[in-house]
Amino acid sequence: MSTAKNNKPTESELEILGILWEKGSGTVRDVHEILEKSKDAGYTTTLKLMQIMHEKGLLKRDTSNKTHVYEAAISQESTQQQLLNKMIDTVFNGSASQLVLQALGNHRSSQEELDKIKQYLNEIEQQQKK
Amino acid sequence: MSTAKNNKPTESELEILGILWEKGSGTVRDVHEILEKSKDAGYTTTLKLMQIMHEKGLLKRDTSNKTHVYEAAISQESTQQQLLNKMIDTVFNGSASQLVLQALGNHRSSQEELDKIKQYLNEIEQQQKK
DNA sequence: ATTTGTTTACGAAAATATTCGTAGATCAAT
DNA sequence: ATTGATCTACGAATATTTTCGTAAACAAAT
Repeated sequence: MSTAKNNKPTESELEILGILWEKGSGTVRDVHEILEKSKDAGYTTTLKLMQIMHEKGLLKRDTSNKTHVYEAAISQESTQQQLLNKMIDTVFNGSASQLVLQALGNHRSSQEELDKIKQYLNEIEQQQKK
Repeated sequence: MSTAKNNKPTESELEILGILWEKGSGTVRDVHEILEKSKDAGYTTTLKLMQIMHEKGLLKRDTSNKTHVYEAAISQESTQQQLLNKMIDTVFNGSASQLVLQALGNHRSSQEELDKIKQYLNEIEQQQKK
C-alpha cells in the first residue's frame, strides 16, 4: 500500500476532510468559508490545519499556482469504515446491527433510502445463501 | 432534564463508558483490568480518568465502601445517537442511509441480525404510510 | 512604484487530554 | 502495632490539538 494512513485524523481534520470529499477539491479559502458556517475560527487556523494535514499525508495539494489547491489523500470509504469499526467496538458492544437500528431509528429516512437499504439487505442475503 | 451532559466524552472516556455500559457497574480495578487488554496505561491513570468523569457528571459512584463502585451517568442510547449524528454530518455527507449501507457492507451480519433490521424497516415504513 | 488585499510559512501560545508519581487512608494478616 | 497490599486524592508533567499573530511573497489596482 502506498498511501500512508497511519495518522488518524483529529476531529477538526475530519471536518476538513468531509468538506473536501464533498467538494472534490478546493483552496484554503473555499474550505474556510464552509467551515465558518458551523465553526468559529480564523483563516490562518484553517490554513495551518490544512498544512499539517498535508504533512501527515491526509491531503494532497497542487502548488503550481500561487493559491494552492487541496484535495483529500485518503479515501472517504476507508475512513468511514475505520471510524465505524471503532465506534461499533467501543460504543455499540461490538454489534453492527445495533448501530444500524439506532441510525435508522432517529434519522427519519426517505422511502427511497429505505428501499435502497432493503435492496441491499436482499443482496447480502443472496450472497450468504450460496 | 436533570443530568448535565454538556460535556462530551473524550476518546478515553468513551472506552470507559463502553465498559461500564456493558458491565453495568464496576470498580476502578474492574474497569482497568478490561482496559489493559486493549490499552497500555497505569492503574492511577484509569483512576484519575474516572475521577474526572465523575466530576464532569459522566459517571455516578457509590462511596459508601472504601472501594468505590462506578456506573455510567449518561445513557448509552443518547450517547450513541449523538455520536452517530455528528458522524453522519461530517463524514457521511449528512446521509444516514449511506452510513447504514457502509456498516452493513463490511460487517458480515448474521441472518438473525439481518431479519431484525428488515423487520424494523417494515415498521418504519408502516409508520410513515399512515 | 506605492498601496491594498490575499496568500503561504512559521513559530509559538493556549487549550485539552493523557499519564503517572507520591502521599496518606484503610484494612487484613502477621 | 507493624507489615504489606490496595485504595483514593491530588498535583503536576507530557503529549496532543487548536488557535492565531506576524512576516514575507505576490499580484492587481491606483
